[in-house]
Amino acid sequence: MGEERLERFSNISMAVVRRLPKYHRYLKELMSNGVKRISSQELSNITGFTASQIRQDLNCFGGFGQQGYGYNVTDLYAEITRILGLDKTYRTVIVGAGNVGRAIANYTFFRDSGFELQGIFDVDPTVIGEDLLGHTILSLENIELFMKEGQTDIGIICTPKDQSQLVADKMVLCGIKAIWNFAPIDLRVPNDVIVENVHLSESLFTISYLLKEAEESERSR
Amino acid sequence: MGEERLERFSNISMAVVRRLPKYHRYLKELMSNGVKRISSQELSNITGFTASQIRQDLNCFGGFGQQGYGYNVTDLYAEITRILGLDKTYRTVIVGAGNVGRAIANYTFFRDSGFELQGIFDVDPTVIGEDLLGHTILSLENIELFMKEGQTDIGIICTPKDQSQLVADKMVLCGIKAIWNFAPIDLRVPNDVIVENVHLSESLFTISYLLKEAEESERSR
DNA sequence: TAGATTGTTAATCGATTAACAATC
DNA sequence: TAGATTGTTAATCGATTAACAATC
Repeated sequence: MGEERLERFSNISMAVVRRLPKYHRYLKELMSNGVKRISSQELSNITGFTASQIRQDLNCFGGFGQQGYGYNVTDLYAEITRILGLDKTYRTVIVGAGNVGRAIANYTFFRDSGFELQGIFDVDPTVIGEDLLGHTILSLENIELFMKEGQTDIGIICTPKDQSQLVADKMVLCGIKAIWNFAPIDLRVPNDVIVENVHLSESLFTISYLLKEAEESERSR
Repeated sequence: MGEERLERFSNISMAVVRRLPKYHRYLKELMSNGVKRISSQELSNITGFTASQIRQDLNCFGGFGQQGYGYNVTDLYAEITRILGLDKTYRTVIVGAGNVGRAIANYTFFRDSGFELQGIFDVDPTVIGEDLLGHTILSLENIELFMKEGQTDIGIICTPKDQSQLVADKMVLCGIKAIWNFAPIDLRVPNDVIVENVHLSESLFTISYLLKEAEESERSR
């Protein structure tokens, strides 16, 4: 998913970056369970990553632990929150007010993690004007005007495949910095625009492959 | 996401498997554009994978090409369809009739790719009994009875986080073969049950990280 | 046949794991 | 201090890329 391009900003590999949200999630859980300290070995038992890998990963960003003690859960959680940029607020727009768009707008992690929804757009006259979480669903025709005003960070594309590139182009013209793409297509955007894909069909087809494999190995036993 | 465990059935690495749906998608597009043959180099230009990698990937499953010619688009598409198991029908149930569950049920790739929806379940009395795509949304209490009859292949979990493990346990008891999990949690299931996660928060947090990185590198220039 | 392009082996690169000295 | 555990370097493993002989 264009990962190579995304590494341009630092020397941290995407393999490491994609583990950070998992650390964040497990540390949050530990914190809410009242756990004060944790060793890389204990964290390994929980996450399934090796203790060695966990120490390597964390040391990409700094020495957050203490020899003989381990890691302070609260402090480490705060560090990873900061590393992930979750102490900042990002402004977002959603294009496509179907089930996917509505699901994102309603997701608690989305609303609780500092992502501000500025507006929701669609092309369907029957949903334009409808209220969604205090936002009136707007016509896609108005998006340029809206975004020029709004200084949007993240554009979330929840449209059908055939409209997604057009929407991405509009967003790019309005100076979008990142696109979260749910359409089953690889968008063409300038190099400095971050694209993160959620390709559900690829995920489902992977299950299909593994099921077929499982069946075949079952049969050959 | 438990990838290591999933490789047990063959010697094909998950890195290769996760590229197969992309080949499938691009070949389908080429076919609908009337393209008859394609070389690994041309496919490289389209997909962004190297020609060498494409040849390596395809040769994991057989020699589908012809020296001096390249690959026949229609034949290669058929092969990858078969390798992905998309020539089979898989029976599915969805638990959680919120926006995510409805989005999956409505997705064209889901309905058009041989995934048969057997039933949709929820716990909310206000949606139980409602019709969705010809299915009456059923109470979660009935799932054991339903699935014992139904021989379900894939369980799709679209519930909130705190109910997802319970639902997974029920599915496992009913002999589910694979779980497509949209809840932000790592499910505990027996080794022979395939779990494919769609962790939207992790995807979004990755964007957050990359945006923060971009900002910092901007500032230091 | 000559040219093109695969299939496949070997080389390289990067990520993970192991080991252990540093140090709390 | 002694024991525990990190931070970090070195070794291993696996995936990607390069090269080229085979062959259509």
